[in-house]
Order: sequence, then structure tokens, then C-alpha cells
Amino acid sequence: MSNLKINGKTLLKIGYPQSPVFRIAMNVVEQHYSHYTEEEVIELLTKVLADPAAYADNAILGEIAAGLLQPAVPDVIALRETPVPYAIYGESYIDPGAVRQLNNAVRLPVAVSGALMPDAHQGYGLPIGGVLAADNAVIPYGVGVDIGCRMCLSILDLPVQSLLINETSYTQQLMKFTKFGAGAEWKKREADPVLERSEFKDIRFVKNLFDKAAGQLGTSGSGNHFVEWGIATITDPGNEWQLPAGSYVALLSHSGSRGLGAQIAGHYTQLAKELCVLPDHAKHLAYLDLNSEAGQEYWLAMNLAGDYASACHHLIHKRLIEASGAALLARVENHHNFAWKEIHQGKEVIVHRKGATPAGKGVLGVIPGSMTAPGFIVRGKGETDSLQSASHGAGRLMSRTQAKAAITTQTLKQQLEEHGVTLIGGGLDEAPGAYKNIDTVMAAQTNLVEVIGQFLPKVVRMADGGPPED
DNA sequence: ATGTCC
Repeated sequence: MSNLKINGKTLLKIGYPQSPVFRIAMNVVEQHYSHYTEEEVIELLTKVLADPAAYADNAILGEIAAGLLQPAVPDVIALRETPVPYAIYGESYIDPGAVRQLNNAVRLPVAVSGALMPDAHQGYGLPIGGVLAADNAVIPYGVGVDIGCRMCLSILDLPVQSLLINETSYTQQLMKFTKFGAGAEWKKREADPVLERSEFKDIRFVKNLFDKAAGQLGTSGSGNHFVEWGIATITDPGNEWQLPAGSYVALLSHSGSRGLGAQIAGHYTQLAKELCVLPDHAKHLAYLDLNSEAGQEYWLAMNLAGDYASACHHLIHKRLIEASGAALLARVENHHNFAWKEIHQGKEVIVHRKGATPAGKGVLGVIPGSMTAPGFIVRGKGETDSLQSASHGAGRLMSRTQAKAAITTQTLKQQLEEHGVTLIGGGLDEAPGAYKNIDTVMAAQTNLVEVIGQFLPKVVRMADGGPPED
């Protein structure tokens, strides 16, 4: 049995229009004609293209025929001249490119309001650190490529000294129970309720991602993702867990939905761009109407990816906490790449937070610093102007390329030594110097969150720097 | 962010 897939180039060559029919044809071929030769498939698709109406009632090819009978390219949707208002926090530290991107977003016809966090920098579509409330529409690139990218902090009942005395065993645990790198999968798979979800059966596109998702459950990926042992210090005696103020061993992880979320993001962004054509400078902000089939599908797939990301963190924490023999005292976790249905100013809106921490009144979150700077455990103040959001970290000061050129291995080593941090993996593009000063960023958002504690990394694991190794 | 191609 061959594994024939037809690619976009082939479809273009035989004259298929660049419309949703492209993807439909590829899916149909993959699902029903993978045993055909390429010549046979081309012959079949050419026949359908020549007379789509003749295939309209065909059980398999009817889908392609319907796509061909639709108008090929929808009209360009104009941005509004007048933007909806938005607040900026820490404007003097924000990359002007990020401001330009939010200026586009708040002119979308579906925009209701927006906000820009003090760690903002340029992304695709909505900037990282961008928040946008939309009316009954969701922007796949307003959520980001890594759907459900999130933080999870577990505070444990281990004496702080054990981390300092037995550092080697904590390092070994990280080596044994975490897995990093693009495409990384565990050989032995773990059962988990998230893998039983009906979305894996009901949404055709998502169904094809199941196998990879099952293999990648409990892995961490690459880039800025990490798992680290460190010391959490609770400073608020009125904390939610009635923990005595003081220091605890804690585990902090940062990662998302791996290949599953990336594929979902890519697929539905592409679909959105076909269905919602915006002026060129705003094209990545293409949105899906939540009443449309595509919009509803994305919403379900996005929520699945979010829950999958959460399950990944929980599996990592479960394994490491069990290995350490500790008991869990408290946990704080939050998505920072996601969209939610929320009520703002008395109206239900879709709030996109792309690199932004939910900060509703009393809502707890974690804002990481860098591998040598503290992260913060925060409680949201429910500020209206920020759409109840805060930064998701310190934010980049240098691009990855800039950081690799400006920072030396020697500098990184020295900084790690000064702060007593052990690093496994990690590239120069993730060095502390590549990030803004977290204290400056926190000072710009005192109206958004209150600090109830902090976290200092001690043993950090990240993907190896440079190209993936295995 | 991701094995960068719908």
C-alpha cells in the first residue's frame, strides 16, 4: 500500500484554483486514494476540475466538486479607519513593531478593544504581549502558533536545603523524566483522558494528529521552553493555600501543545486566510466567524490543544514529583497563548491573549523571568483597561539572531555561576541577556497584578542550542 | 513555536 499524498504544486500544475478546494483535494486524496498512483490521481482530479457539476453528488469527490463550484477568492475586507481604543503598559520598553501590529489589529471590523503588555514584541499577526477582544470571531494567529503555551508551578514540601545538597539527583531526574527538542517523542506512551477526547474522532484534520500527540504527551519542545527545579518564596501571608511565608522547593515548567497545536494553528490560519482576505499588511490577522463551521471547528481544536498542553505539564510534574518523593502543597498554572469567551463591559467577547497572562480579579498566574532572574507568582487585579491581562514574562530584548551574535558562551557561563544556576541544554538565544529586565516589566504592571511570591531557578533544562540533534 | 508544505 503506497502512501500517496498530492502536493500543492501538483494541484497548481493541473489548474486547481488557490482556494479552500486545495486542502479539500489533498485531504480526499490522502483519505481515499492513497492506493492510487500519482498519474491516476492526477487523471481523476483533472476530470473533476473539467466538469465539477457532474461530480456534485459523488460520495467522495462531491466535496472537491463543491469546492470548485464556490467562488474562488472572496473580496478583501477593509480595516476600519477609526481604531477601537487600547491601553499600553510600559510603552517606553516596547518594540515599535509590536505597537504597529496592535494598531492594525484594533482596526479589524471585529475588534472591540485591545491592550499591549510591557513585554510586547513583534510576532505574526497579533504581537507577542498583545491582547485583543473580538466580536464573535477568533483569529488563529491572535492565539499564536503554540496554542495553550503555558506555565505550571508546583510548590513541594521538600526542605530547601535538599535542593542545594542533592543537586545531582535533581539534575538526573530532569534528564530522566523530561524530553526536549523539535519532534521529540517518548518511546513508552502514557494513557491520559485528553487522548480519549471526541475531537480526535470528530474532527477529520485533528484525527490525523492523534498518533503524534500520543507520542509527544509529556514532552517540552524547544525554543524558550523549560523545566526547572528552583526555590519558591511565598511573601504574601494571606496566600490562597495558607502556606507560611517562606521558601519551598518548587518545580516550574513552560511549554505548549507541541506538534498538535502547531498543526492546528497552521491549518486553521490557512483556512482563515482563504475565507477572510484582509489587506496585505494585516493578512495574518485573518479571523473565523464563530458561527461558521470552520470557526466552530477551530474553537474545539484550540480547546483540545489547550487541554493537551495542560496534560503535558501535569505528566511532567507527576513524574518528577513522584521521583522526588515530595508532596504537592500548592499549584499555580495558566495559559498565556489562548482565546477565551469572557464578559467585558457587559458584553460577551472573544479575548485573545498571545503572550499575555490572564489577570482577572483574584486569578493566580506565573510570570517567568529568565534562567537567572526570578519569576513571579501573581494575583490578578481585574484591571478593565488591560482586559484583565498582564505580561507573560520579561519579553525579548534581542532577537534570537541578535542574541547569538552579541552573547558569548563565556558570558552565559559566568552569569549562571554568579547565580548558582545549573543549565542543561539551552542556547545563547535564551541567555538572560537576551531578555528585558523582569523588574522593570513588573514595575510597569503594578495596576494589573499583585505579587504574592517569587521563584528562583536552580537547575534548568531546555532544548539544546543550535539545530535539533536527534 | 514547529521536523518550517496548504
